[in-house]
Amino acid sequence: MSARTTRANGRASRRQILDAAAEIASECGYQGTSISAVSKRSGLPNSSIYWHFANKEDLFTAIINDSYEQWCDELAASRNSANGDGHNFEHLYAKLGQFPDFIRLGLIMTLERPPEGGDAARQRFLEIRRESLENLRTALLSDYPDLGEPQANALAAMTLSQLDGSFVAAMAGETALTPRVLSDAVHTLATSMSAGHAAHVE
Amino acid sequence: MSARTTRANGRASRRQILDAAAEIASECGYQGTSISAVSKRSGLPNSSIYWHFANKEDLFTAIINDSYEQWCDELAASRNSANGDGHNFEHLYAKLGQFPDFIRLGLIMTLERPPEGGDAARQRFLEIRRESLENLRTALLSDYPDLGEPQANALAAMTLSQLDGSFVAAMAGETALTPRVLSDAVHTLATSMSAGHAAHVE
DNA sequence: CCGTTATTGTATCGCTCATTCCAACTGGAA
DNA sequence: TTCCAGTTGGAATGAGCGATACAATAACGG
Repeated sequence: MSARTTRANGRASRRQILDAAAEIASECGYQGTSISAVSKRSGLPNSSIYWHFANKEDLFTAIINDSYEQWCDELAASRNSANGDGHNFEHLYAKLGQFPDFIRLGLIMTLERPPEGGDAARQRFLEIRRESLENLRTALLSDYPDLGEPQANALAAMTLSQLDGSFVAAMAGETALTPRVLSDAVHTLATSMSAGHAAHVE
Repeated sequence: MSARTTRANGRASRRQILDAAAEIASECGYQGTSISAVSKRSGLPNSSIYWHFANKEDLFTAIINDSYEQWCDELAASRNSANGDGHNFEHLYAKLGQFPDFIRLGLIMTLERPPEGGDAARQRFLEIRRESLENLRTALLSDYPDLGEPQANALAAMTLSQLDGSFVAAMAGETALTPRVLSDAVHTLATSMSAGHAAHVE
C-alpha cells in the first residue's frame, strides 16, 4: 500500500545521463551538445533521455542544478576538513580552479543568446550567480566591518567578475593568476576601501 | 596591363557578409551560427559566402580579425579626440562597455571546446589576448615605474581577467561595475604593489 | 563586339539534429 | 499467474546543417 518506490535502475540511469551530459555540455555548450552524443557517452538510448527529461532545455537546467549542488557539497566538505575558521577567499579561488562543470557551462550560456523558446537553464545559472554575489557581499562585510554598504556591493561585484575572468584566463591557458595573488588583491582592495578611503565609490 | 582591380561589388559583398556574420556569431557563438542565417541576414546567397571564405572556420577567423581591427581603430580615434595624455584605463573600460563583437565571440570560443578539424579562429583570438596582455603590461610599467617585473605581470593578468569578468557581468545584467570603479581598483592595486609592498607576488 | 573573369542564383548532396513512436522487457502487487 | 507502471531498444520523422556543383549573369579589357 506504500507509495510505489521509484525503481532503483531509473535513478541510476538518470545519474549516468546527468554525468555524461555535464561533461559534454561544459565542453561544448548548449548548441554544441547533441542528444545522441549524450546517449552514446552515457550508454543509454535516446529514448531514455527523453523519458527522464522533457527536452534538451530541461536536461540543461538539471545539469546546472545538479552540478552546482555537487560543487557546493564538495566546497562545504573541504572547508570543514581544513581550517574551519571564517571566510577564506584563497580557498574559494583554489576550489574554483578545479573547473566545476556548471561554471564553464553557465558562462557559455551567459554569453550566448538564449535559444528561442525557453531559457530556463540560463536563468537558473543567473539566479545562482545572484546568490553567490549576495554570499560574497555578506562575507566581505563580515571580514571587513569598516566597509560601507556601497563599497561592499562594488567589491563583491568586482570579486565575482574577477572569479569569472580568472576562469576564462585559465581556459585561455594563462597561468599568472594563482589563488594567492587573487585573494591578496581582494584583501588590498577591501582594506583600501574601508574607512577613510571612501573615494572609490561615490 | 595593370593588375586587374578587384571588382567593387566583391568587396562590398565581403563586407556585408562580415557584418552580418559578426552580429550573429557574437550572439550565437560558433556552433549556433549557421551559414544560411548569415546568408539570410546579409542578403547574399550561400554560394557567395563560400566564394569569399573557404569554410565556416575561415569565416570566423575573418570575423575576429575584422572586428578586432575595427575596434582598434575606434579606440585609437576616440583616444586622439579626447585627452591624448598617457594611458587611461577608465577610457579603456568605457570603450569595452560597447561590447565589441570580437570579444563576446572570442570569449565564447575560448570557453567552448574547439570544433574538431581546425581551431584557427580560436587561436587567433588567443593571440590577440596575448598581445593585449603585453600592451597592458607595458602600459602599467610606464604608469607605475616602481612596479617590479613580476608584479607587473601579475597585475596585467589580473587586469585582463577583470576586463573579461566585467564583460561577463554586463552580459549577466549586473550593473555595479562602472569604468570608474574598475580603473580605481587598478590604481589601488598598482600603488599597493609598488615599492615596499612586494609581498603580493613572490 | 568578344572573351575572360568575378560573382551570384539555384538545386542538391549526405549527414546530423531534436524529438517521437511503439514494441519489448522488467519487476513488484494483486 | 496476471497485470501494469517504469524503463529501455531501436527505428522513424522532418527539419536544418555545412558544403558542393554548375549554369547564369555582370562587368571589364581587348
